[in-house]
Amino acid sequence: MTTAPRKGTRLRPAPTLEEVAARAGVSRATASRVLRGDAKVSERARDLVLAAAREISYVPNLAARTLVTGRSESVAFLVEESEERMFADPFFLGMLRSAQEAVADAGLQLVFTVINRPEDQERFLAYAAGGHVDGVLLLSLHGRDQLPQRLEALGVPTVLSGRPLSGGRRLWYVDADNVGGGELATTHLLESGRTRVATVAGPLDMCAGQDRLAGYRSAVEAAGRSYDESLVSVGDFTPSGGHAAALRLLDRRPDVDAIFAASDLAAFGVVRALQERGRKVGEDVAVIGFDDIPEAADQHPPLTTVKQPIAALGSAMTRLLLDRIEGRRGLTRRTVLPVELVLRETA
Amino acid sequence: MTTAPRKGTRLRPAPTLEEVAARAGVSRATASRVLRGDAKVSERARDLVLAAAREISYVPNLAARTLVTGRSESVAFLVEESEERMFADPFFLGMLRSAQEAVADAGLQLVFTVINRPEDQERFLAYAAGGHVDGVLLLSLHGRDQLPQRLEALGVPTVLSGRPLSGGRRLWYVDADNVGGGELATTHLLESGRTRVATVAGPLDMCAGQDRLAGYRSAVEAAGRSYDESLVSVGDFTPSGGHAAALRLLDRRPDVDAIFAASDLAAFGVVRALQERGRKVGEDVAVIGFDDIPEAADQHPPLTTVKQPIAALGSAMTRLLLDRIEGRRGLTRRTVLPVELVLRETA
DNA sequence: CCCGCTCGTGAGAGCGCTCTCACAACCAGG
DNA sequence: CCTGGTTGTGAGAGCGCTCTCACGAGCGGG
Repeated sequence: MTTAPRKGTRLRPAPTLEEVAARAGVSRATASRVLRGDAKVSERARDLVLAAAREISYVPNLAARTLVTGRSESVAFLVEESEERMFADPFFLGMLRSAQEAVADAGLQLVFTVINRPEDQERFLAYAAGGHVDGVLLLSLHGRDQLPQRLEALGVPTVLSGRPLSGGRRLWYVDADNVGGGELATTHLLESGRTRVATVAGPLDMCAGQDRLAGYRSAVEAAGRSYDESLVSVGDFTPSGGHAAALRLLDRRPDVDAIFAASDLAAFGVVRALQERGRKVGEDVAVIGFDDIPEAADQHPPLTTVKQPIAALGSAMTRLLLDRIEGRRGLTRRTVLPVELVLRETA
Repeated sequence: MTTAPRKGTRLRPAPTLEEVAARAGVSRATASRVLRGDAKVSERARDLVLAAAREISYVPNLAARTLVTGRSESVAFLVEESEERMFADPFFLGMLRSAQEAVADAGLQLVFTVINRPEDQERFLAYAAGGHVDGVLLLSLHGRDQLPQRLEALGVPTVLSGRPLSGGRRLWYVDADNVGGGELATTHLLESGRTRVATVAGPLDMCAGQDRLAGYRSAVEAAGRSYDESLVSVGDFTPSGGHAAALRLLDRRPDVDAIFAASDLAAFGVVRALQERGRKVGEDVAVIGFDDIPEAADQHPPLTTVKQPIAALGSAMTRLLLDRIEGRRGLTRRTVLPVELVLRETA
């Protein structure tokens, strides 16, 4: 008869559209029309097909559908970071959450992937270009990584979180106003009377790191001061990176009275370093973070920070991607969402 | 000529195996053999096909492959909770993390889905049974939900996290030793001289809630005492649920000197309630949680808790699922992993 | 009464791959 | 020289669906 079942523990092969059609006494085409909700079918045919499908627990084979329509009804959420970072940083989790919600609302599925090693990247490329997803949401692009370009070249629509460092002309992205946020924080520190305002910058192979530093510089210069490199300590977005960078800064410039940290997580490290060195945070030294992750409000003292609209970023990226997949016209390649200063007790 | 391209912004239709074969001067079958890594091919054919594939940036169409092999090379990670809970509870995040790692190690992809509403469940069922995933990892099953049974009936191998309340005979699951953990915690409280040991139980529509309570009861009775319902306050696994349950308990039994909370998150709420009522946690009232999420160690005072092997649970479920998908024989339906007591300062 | 509609339907041609099967080419053993 | 086994290859039949196209039925207008 037929070959042995290969799928799971299923005893009989899955019912097909053919069987539904036969049982309903109509053609495969009509059965397909009913099941897809196509308009042109008679009441009678509809009822017959629906009843037949129910009786034999028919579920359409998605691979067959995908093969002919070219659509898989799912998108990938890809993070180019270590698992450690992905799950330790509330920013990524917030993005994952809002993307998952937006994708589910659109009736699609989310394929969640974390990429560390280069070979993972090749595998993902084959997977995405192979048509198992209709598009990709890409987070945390580093340096001049060409992944988005390669995806687009293979026909896979891709939307980035954060402005890419290279290839920016052709790529699509959604970003927060990182430069504006850096200015906001730095200006606030300057205007509240701080005179030796330093920054613990983020990684400079990422756009968010560069832009927040650019915002700092721009605010310093707008205040009529000169940009002083001894007040800039490059760290990353993690607590330990912020801690180490703050320590180096303190060694070099023990006179700092304010620090703008490029992320909240880094700010936590900065605060710890300050406390270890016996400085009163918010008094001796003001601190401002970036992101406004939930934990920021729970710190002692509560952290003043630049609020990024994380949920809005995630849903904006997702909507943009879905619109591209639908082939909608007149979309803008770049979306930049505003940020705002949230005053708490550290500045 | 051909129909308009529908996939993304791709200009020409994606290259097919046919084209690779033509370019290499071999048949489709041989090209397929090479690309799949099949043994029986000559060195020469291999080189020709590989070169041809590279030249035209060929990527196999996964839908076509899935259609014939019946395998999609991806599994679903399904959580039946609100997005809020999913992302607020480190237990779920830990499971997601370890599942994602284990799935990636096996060269597969993870489809991440959160289900709230009943209609989502139907949609997911159609998706999974439609063959877009080869199996399902299901977390947080409530009450007598028949989803796993329905998935299995449709031929989709499913592995649960936590023993199901019903249908246990036929379902596959991986669980922590919840009863043993409840006993461990309660016995420790009893043996350290506490005499009015209460519990803030988890939701009783979930097995973990029931089992941890059963462990509490068993330890109480093993100590020669009678199970006193006034010392049992049913909450849930969240801080607010634990807080409310603790408050009710304190109103009813102001004399309690120890509380076993069914989760760390609940324990955080219990500790807060205790502090609000002016009790010294760890002295007036001992508290033990369950899970050992990373935050437990950072509390003031650090929380004594029953450690669940979260990473091991996630990878064990994934391995079990993959083994089932492979059709491996002699697998055990139930795996129960041991827990251990982590002593800190609250008990 | 016939023409041109719309409307519902079925036949049939793919989508791009895998896999079975048959077969040619080659080798060694009798 | 023939047999019996490899070994590599190609032809061709699907996998289960969607979609185009043609066609018959029904209907109102000229």
